[in-house]
Amino acid sequence: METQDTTREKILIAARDVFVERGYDGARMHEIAARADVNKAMIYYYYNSKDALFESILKDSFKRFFAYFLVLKNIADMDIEKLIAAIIHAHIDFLEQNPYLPKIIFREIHSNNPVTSKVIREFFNQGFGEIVTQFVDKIDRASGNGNIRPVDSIQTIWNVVAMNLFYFMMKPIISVFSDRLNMDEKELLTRRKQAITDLVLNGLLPR
Amino acid sequence: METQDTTREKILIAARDVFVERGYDGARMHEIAARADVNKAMIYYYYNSKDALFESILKDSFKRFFAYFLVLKNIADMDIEKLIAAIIHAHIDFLEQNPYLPKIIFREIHSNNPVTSKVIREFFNQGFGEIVTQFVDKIDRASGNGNIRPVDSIQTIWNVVAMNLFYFMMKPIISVFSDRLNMDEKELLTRRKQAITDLVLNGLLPR
DNA sequence: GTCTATAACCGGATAGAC
DNA sequence: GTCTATCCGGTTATAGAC
Repeated sequence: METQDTTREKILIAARDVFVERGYDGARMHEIAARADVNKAMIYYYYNSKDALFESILKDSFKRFFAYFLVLKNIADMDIEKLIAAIIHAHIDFLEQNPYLPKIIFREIHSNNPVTSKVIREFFNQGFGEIVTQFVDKIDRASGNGNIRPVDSIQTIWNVVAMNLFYFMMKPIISVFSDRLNMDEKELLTRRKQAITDLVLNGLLPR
Repeated sequence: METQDTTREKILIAARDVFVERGYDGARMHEIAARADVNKAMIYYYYNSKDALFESILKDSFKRFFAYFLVLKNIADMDIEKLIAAIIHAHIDFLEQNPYLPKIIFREIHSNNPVTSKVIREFFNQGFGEIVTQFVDKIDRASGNGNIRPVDSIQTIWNVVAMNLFYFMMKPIISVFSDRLNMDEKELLTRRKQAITDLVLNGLLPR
């Protein structure tokens, strides 16, 4: 459960926040303890080291991410147009509720941090690679049928994912100038979903 | 000059690499010294502190980035279709030659690192904000003319930037599975540019 | 399970010789 | 400009009382 008040859970949630804000190397164990409102030694009692704590968080995050993709799998027999719209909406909704996930991954991804590499590899091998393959096939078939224009399926998937992630990656920059946007996040994300869906569907459908 | 062999330059280039790989907090002054093949004390001789060194790198990077946008400014009286294609190609070419820039920024962007915030703010105030405004106007006018479909101009710009950046952000993940792509980076980026241009132009042009 | 005290180490920074 | 030696503060981690 997300909001269980056990010491163990409090540490995990606090640690996630601190790792997002400071990165692995910038995160301080005493700051995690302070935010979780527990004694610093308790972190070592439940998790053995900073490394092990970080790995727990990564695994937990990927588990949520995977769960989200399973939802999409169930609707994979929709027609391609509805499927793409559903993917965009589900992905952005997920990110709205789990904004820490892309942040924490992109912070560590360039490090060759062995823990990060390991967890990503496992994630791909334990089902995610399979799901991506299904999407690729789906696009290739629609492309072959003439339901959509002929496109490079992998590039297309990258494009959708890129646009979905963008706001969550850029948020710190965007919020500096958010006064110029004058709308709240909910409104902005609604527009975002609409703009992406609009571009992709119009870009893919035969002329 | 990029490849000048002065001690000062060697430090800057080595530091850039180390900051990309390890982030600000993970970067070690002795590692920078080792890679630059200079004595550690020399870093403090030329740059006064880790903080000042980092700021130099950020400023240098943004200067290059700004120079790139000035090139685009000169072609802003092209028709919208050609302009968008030019932006995508120029941006990706720039990123191919300066892949460290988005990495270093996205590593620190969630930190509220005061140096990063300051440099970004200056960058926007010293001309970049102006250029973005010009693009927004350009899209709004084309949209009004009926040259392109009615779209949200800011969302559209975000979409293009998102797709351009994607490969360079995801590279560490993509390279883990690059055997499945079986093509080299040059070929891949050519396809990437083509796929993005294709999607955006088909997505924007009136049906 | 919780807390205090402290060990053991490491990294940024500087002093000062050459 | 370059190098060696070293200081000082802070960080992970543990020992051990309760």
